[in-house]
Amino acid sequence: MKRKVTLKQIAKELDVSISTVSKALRNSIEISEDTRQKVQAFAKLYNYKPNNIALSLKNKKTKTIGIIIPEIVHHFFATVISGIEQVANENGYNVIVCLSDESFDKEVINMEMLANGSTDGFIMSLSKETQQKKDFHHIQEVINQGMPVVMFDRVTNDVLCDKVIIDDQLAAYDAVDFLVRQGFKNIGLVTTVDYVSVGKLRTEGYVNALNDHDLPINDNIIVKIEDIDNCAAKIEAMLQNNKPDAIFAVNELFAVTTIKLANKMGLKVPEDISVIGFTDGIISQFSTPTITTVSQNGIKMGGRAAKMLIERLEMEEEEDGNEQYRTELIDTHLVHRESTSTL
Amino acid sequence: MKRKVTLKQIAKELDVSISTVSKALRNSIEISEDTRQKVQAFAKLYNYKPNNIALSLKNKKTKTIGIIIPEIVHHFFATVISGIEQVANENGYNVIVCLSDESFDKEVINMEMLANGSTDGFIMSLSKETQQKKDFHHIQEVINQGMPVVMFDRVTNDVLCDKVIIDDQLAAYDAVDFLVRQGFKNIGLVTTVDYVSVGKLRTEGYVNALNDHDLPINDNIIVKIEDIDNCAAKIEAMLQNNKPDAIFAVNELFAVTTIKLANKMGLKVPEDISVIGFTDGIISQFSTPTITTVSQNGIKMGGRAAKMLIERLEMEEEEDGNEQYRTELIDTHLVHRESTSTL
DNA sequence: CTGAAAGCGCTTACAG
DNA sequence: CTGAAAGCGCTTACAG
Repeated sequence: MKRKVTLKQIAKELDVSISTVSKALRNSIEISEDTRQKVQAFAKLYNYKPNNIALSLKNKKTKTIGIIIPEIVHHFFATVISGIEQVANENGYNVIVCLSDESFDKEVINMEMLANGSTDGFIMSLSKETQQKKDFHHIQEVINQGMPVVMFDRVTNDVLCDKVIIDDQLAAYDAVDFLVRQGFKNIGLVTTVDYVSVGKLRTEGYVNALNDHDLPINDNIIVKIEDIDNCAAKIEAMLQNNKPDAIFAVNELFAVTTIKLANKMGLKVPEDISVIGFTDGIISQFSTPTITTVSQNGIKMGGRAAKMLIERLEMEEEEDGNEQYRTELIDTHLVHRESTSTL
Repeated sequence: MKRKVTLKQIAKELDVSISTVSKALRNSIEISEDTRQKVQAFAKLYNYKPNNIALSLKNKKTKTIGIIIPEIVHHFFATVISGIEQVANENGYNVIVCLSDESFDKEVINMEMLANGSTDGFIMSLSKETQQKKDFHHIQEVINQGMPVVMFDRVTNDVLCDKVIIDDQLAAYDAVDFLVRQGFKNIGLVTTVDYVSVGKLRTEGYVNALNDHDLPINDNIIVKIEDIDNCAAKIEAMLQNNKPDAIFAVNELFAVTTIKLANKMGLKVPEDISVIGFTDGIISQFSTPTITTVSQNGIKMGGRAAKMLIERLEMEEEEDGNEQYRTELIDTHLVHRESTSTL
């Protein structure tokens, strides 16, 4: 077991000072060609690599990005991480991932943990509980300490920072508008409880679209789900009692569940009832029928978020206090598949 | 913007030495009750938190685990990360995630990057390319430097280290055995190319099961897929030309693709053809019909891998050189769903 | 051209 | 009970 070699050891071995070794390796012009070659050859031989931790301590930057998300077992979030990772790597950054499990406490703990020097900045999406409590002190604190934060998807107006989101309201509006134009008049909504920011916005888009087409808002065909694992009963009841001719669901799971329940009741999709989901993930692509959905490019969102964070990180060195926070919109579009008819 | 407070600042403010502050905060008995209280109160007021980087440098351990996997946009891997993260967190460790994108070079680069002090050890699953090249020098090197490595799922016998896997061969055997017992005689296989270790093992399980039942191995109904994104054509041809009565697929995607192609050809699943997949992910659960599959508990695998790594990490302190590497088997079982009949 | 010193933020053996 | 010193592994301004 040959432990990693350090500058100190090289210096000793070559009988020069540590500073000389350090400079030689960094190709400083202060050092004679001769010793430089000697040092570099030796370093190569022993496969010297500077210790990241020592560099971080010295430079006061870690070149790592902290990611805090509610869950990773969720295609959309995995996708975002993938996008972040790619851009981060291209720029010499690593990513350290923490999951809040939708818990406020875990979010706070993870954030504080990473804020103690482990990362240069954060990319995050709020946990459900955090959105419910509306307590963002941990985020504000991190920002106050000078660490940039970029929020994506589940964001809040209560914290000033860079954000990357989609226009949830507009995307939902367009989806519902599409259904209306196809002639449907009794369009149901399967959404989340209102404290989930994106759910609320998508609900608003649905309402606006119906309003603009002078269609009534019927609370009987609006289902607000609290617990995603037990959504079936409420959806089934709505389907059963109100016979909607189309459904807009604010995520993939609600969409596929709706389709399965409809099938169970003997309804065919899209012949008897059309369904549009949200987030173009694995489920939408592979379920039968494949699901028409609002695409939300996670790779792109992640990449953009990483870019914003890194830019701010590298900018900070020069001018400080340039507090022009930006909110970037990633565009979405309807992906037409089998769960709606083409007319 | 109030930057984070350090021991030095507290010392200055309170007019004591840095050592005294450090000891007071760590409740050293060397320190008088009086100053201890004073220091702790002050630290609390200014929300002092020790700098992780400094601690890492000092202690020569980072309390972070490096994870290197081929892809994250893959339910199984996301699941494993989730399992690792949970156990890691419980033990005060963070995880830093790097993706190899199935590329050997990226795997090497990431590994070297993290090995320079950023992590205490690794949990990894080999990239396809690495498995193909059979070049594991980067892993061996890390191990030689004294960093423990735990491999999971896609492992190799060429590296001695802890491993956590499932019995791919047995699991496949059981699945195929089940089909045979249901009376099928013309059972097709949709698998990967042989250099993917798990694919090869599952193929072997298939072959063994048929052999044990004295059924012939028919190469015409064995499809080996290289590129997962373009698997449809080959599967379709096999289905078309050989009319198998059942299919064993070595992953979810192959299974769902097979079902869709069968449907397209007018075959009903499971009435006309039964299908069993591998890995119990989102697709198996939500496709129509839902897919009978070999469950492979990623959360459990990840958790176990993290446990093994952490145990080795904490053990190292006492005795060194205890090179008793273990390979843990996570059990699997067949999850019966709609794509096979219950008889 | 080379090296001693200071410093990043911390801990701890040792002196007083 | 308190503090100066050394050290983790590195960099860089400064002296020689």
